[in-house]
Amino acid sequence: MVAFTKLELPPAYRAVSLEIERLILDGTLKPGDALPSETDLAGRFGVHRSTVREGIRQLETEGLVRRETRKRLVVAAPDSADLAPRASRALTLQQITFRELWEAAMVMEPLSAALTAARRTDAVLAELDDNLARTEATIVAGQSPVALDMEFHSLIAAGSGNRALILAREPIGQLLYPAYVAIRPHLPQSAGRLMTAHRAIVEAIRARDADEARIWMARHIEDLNRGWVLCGLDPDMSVANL
Amino acid sequence: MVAFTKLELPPAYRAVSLEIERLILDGTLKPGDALPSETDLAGRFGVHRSTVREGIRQLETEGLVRRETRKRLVVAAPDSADLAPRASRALTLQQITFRELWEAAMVMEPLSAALTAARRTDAVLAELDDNLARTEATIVAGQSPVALDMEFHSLIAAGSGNRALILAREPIGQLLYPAYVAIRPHLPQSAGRLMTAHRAIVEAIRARDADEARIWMARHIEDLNRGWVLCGLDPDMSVANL
DNA sequence: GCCGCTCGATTTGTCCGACAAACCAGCAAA
DNA sequence: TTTGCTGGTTTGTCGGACAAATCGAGCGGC
Repeated sequence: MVAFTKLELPPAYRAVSLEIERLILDGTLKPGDALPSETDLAGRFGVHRSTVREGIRQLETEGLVRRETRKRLVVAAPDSADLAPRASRALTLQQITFRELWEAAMVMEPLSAALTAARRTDAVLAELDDNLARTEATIVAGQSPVALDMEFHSLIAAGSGNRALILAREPIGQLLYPAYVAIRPHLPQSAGRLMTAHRAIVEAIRARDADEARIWMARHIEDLNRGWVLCGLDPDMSVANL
Repeated sequence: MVAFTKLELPPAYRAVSLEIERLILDGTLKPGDALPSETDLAGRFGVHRSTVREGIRQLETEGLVRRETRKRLVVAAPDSADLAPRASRALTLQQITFRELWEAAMVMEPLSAALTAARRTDAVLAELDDNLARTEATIVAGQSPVALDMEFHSLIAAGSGNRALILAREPIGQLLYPAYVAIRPHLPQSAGRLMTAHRAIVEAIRARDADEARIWMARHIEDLNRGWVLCGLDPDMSVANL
């Protein structure tokens, strides 16, 4: 009597989201296609509209379905803007430490910089120049450059054209660079060092010099660790409450 | 008249999920806590139960809430098992290429190996030895070692103790290693090379030799690229339909 | 006194139906 | 042709209902 174990059927709302997901994955529904109306779906699946709605809420959360207007839902391919915040939240809840983030950044950021240098377009370069100018203005005004620092690293990742890297790096950047707010007040010269590094990285990218870009980026990320330690902070401290 | 722009209020179900999410993020609800019943929540928020349910479906999808039994929902911290499949799906839908995955793996895997070698526990080592044995048996039996290869790399990532790295690497592994099925039939000797590399990596980890582990892992990942090219496959080909 | 069991209360999953507000398309008027 | 109105569609939300699963408490047996 071991053969017949209890069947584990998913709830109907889960079956709905799995089925629509399947249709998207196998290409029957393509990104950009409008989803049928809730009533229509309820009719086809033979379930009540509220059940369909629960399934749609799941797809919406997964980024497989996006709303164009307040009403119209269209199929979409989830991108890093959908996934990165969830990953950041997960790491925050797990009390991720500075060390973990830094170790990961220490390999991903130099790769980003090198790839971007090798493949850069003028558009990316223009965005980086613009970011440099705004960062400098912010520092001169005595304000925190954290948001612009995050943007700088995101721009470089985007420039790499490597979507796996973009996706993997984004949550780490979102959590690691805010750590700079803990450093800046104690190390006044750090803003200047940040600016120097950013400029050198952009110049290397402009010159399409991948090695130089990689080296400066590695130096820049190492500097973050040095600053952290110089401030007497513990690398194994969680960055959750910065 | 520029001051008064249209107010964008989220739908009630979104407000519910955002509010519960806030309570989790700020620590009012801690992982492990049971969620109040749907009726209870509906009463407190002043909305209908079906509205609460839509909000809960979103939290469930995000991994912030997990079901212990079929009924009881408890607060949870999302982990890589929640997020990695979504990331893989996103990359698949975006037609991620072999090259993108390989470039990212080329920096993450050697780091994983080095960290694991430096910090390994006997438990991790035992799991790796077990994986080696099963991989060898599978290869001898002429079967595909892809699942075990993926497990091998996941075990090493887990051994690093770096949760940022675990999270970032997992979706890449899930997509990259299945590419091996395209290589194996054309390169019969590849299974032996895989086995040799895995053994060397485990030996380096056993000896807590971080550099040796890093080097062998880098060689192993490079080998994957070599195999791909030797088979006449285009690095810029999507791995979506393997 | 402890264990296990039954029975009722609670909770989830699903359904039915309703209605207001937003949205869209088509038609009439300028 | 453009503008504006109108009616039908779709979403968001609500009220309520019920079966099945689960839980808890009290009760009886050992």
